Amino acid sequence: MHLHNGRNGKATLVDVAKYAGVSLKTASRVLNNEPDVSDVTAERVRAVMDRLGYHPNLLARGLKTRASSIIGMIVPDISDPFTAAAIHAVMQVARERNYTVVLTCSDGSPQTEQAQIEILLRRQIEGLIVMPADQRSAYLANLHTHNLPIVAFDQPIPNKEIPAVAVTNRDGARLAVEHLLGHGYKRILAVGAKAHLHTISRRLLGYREAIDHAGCARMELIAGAEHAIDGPALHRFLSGKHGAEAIFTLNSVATVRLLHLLGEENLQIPKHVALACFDDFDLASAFSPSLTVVKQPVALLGRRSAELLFDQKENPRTSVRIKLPTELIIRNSCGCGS
Amino acid sequence: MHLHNGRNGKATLVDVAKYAGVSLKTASRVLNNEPDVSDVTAERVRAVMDRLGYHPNLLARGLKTRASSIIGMIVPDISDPFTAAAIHAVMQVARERNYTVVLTCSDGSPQTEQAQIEILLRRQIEGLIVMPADQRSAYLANLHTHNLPIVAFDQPIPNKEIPAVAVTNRDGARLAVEHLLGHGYKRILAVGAKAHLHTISRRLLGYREAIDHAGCARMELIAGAEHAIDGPALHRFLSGKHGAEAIFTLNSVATVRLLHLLGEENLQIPKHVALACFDDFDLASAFSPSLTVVKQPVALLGRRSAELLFDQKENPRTSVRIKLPTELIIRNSCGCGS
DNA sequence: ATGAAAGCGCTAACAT
DNA sequence: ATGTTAGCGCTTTCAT
Repeated sequence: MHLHNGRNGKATLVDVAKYAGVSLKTASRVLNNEPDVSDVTAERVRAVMDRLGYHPNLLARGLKTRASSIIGMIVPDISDPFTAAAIHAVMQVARERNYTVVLTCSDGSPQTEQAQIEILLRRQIEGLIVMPADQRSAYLANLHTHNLPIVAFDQPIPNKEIPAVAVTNRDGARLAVEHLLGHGYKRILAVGAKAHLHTISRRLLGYREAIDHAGCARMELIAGAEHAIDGPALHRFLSGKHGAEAIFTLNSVATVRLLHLLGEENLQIPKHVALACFDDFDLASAFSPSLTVVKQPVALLGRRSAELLFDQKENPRTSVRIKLPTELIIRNSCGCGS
Repeated sequence: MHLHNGRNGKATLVDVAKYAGVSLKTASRVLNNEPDVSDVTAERVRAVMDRLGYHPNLLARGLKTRASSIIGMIVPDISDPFTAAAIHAVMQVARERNYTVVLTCSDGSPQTEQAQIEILLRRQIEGLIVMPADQRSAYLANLHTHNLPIVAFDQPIPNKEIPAVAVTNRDGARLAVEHLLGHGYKRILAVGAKAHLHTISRRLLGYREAIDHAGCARMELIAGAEHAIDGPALHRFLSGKHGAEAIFTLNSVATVRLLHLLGEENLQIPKHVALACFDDFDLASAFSPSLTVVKQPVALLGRRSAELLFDQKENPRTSVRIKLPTELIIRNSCGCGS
């Protein structure tokens, strides 16, 4: 087998045409399922393709058609379960449309983000879904001038022309904190990191609205990064007779970090301190006690952003902002059911 | 700005050459930092590139050089923390070498796996890292005939010619079970899924060796998929005076599933039943009690597989099998320290 | 140190 | 229903 051109062991469409005794164009027609090819010819060509183990070269096709059938996606952290689930949803939509997604990672750094996007641009991506490392990035705000469909995921870019898909961060947070207030807790501590992120600041806003409205005092422990949320600081917020009675964490990474610290302090939930968290995750319901969380419709969020991106391509300058609702899932860590 | 060819708003190297008043080849030399270009000329060309917002078209370069500078990676489940960490490591190595990784997902289906790999092949990937959906796949076993460097990640492909990177599954499992035996537990239940996977079967083997050697009875609850590990079956294994005293889970997905079920049964760890798990994860140490686990060197595993892939390219037919050691991390769920 | 011309593998006009 | 020709944007001989 593999008796084709011999130059480098890979059959091309020219080889296929030659062996099938047809012209290049006819072979191309068969490859692309175009009409105006007789069934006999088509069958013969397909047989040759099989025999030669022919794989169409998408680089060549892309060069010719100026359409790579690739979309780019850049996220700060693939390992975050929320992000991973979103990626999966985006890939599903892309697959349905015969697109490939090239995923890359900014590690939370706007510089890396920019460098990686430049590479995606070189790869001729037809669209970009970006989960911004920092929505203040001027680079991101000007990216749409490249005539590239772009969708901001989870966190909008402060350029009103760029479509965005996000959740009701503020409402979700407010509801969760109001639920804690409903339990009678007066001293509720917000714990999180990266307040420059739009999502975090909106959640913090929701927290403050609920706290202020109840006439309670704000208690906030916000670090530069989740892993930098430090034990001693937390200890100070929790100890003494004016210590926090409940905690609201601003994302799942902060939740995990907090659970670590609480474990080290030997504090029990909700006995010593109650807990509600923004963002659901697998173990949240298996944890003891099970965690009360604000759940985000992550798969839908991913689907929608991909769909919005493809809409952009067909119908440019459709500046939409989609906002999906969160849901408060009441389990036991808030004090319910125990 | 952007006063270039006008055909479709994207500057090409021809445009750059024209505006800089040099030949196409000279512009190409500058682009690729080749020698034999005067500093003055190079600077002038670079200035034009900047002014035009030139982005080299990697599709065209790849077509000409027959080198896409893309490697493919296919995994069953991006959301699995172990997998996500491995992907991240692979991307790091690729980035260092100016390669892009195109990641795709088999969802655990060999059919999807095959279809996705075909697409990667069309994209002219220069190498493939595959975390097999099912290592019995004949398709995978024959893939190396395409003259494509390939590395099996985590789970070897039963074709001795295909390099693989994996961990000491059997030893890790045996050590963990021996540790449980050391606590005096006689009735130890293994819980997991997908026994057709090499990793799982090796871990099960390690479990059996330890159990048999101690003269205890094997107790195994193995499902088709982790989510199918069912409560009633588990209940039967745990109840009665011959119920299991300890559990060993075969991967982290099974661990999470088990913790759910144990929670529903209101069983406490390690009081009612002790636990050791294969695979570490973020929350394992924050869980109460903290979980005793067999930890895999996941970042190193990812790095090594990527490095092995690049080695292949330079030095074909280097059939290596790398095996990295696991580590038993003793925390509290096994009964230690409580 | 610089340039002219050919061609990677495919699709798109335009025949026939 | 099928074929011919040109060209996508780049790199690569081979000249000069």
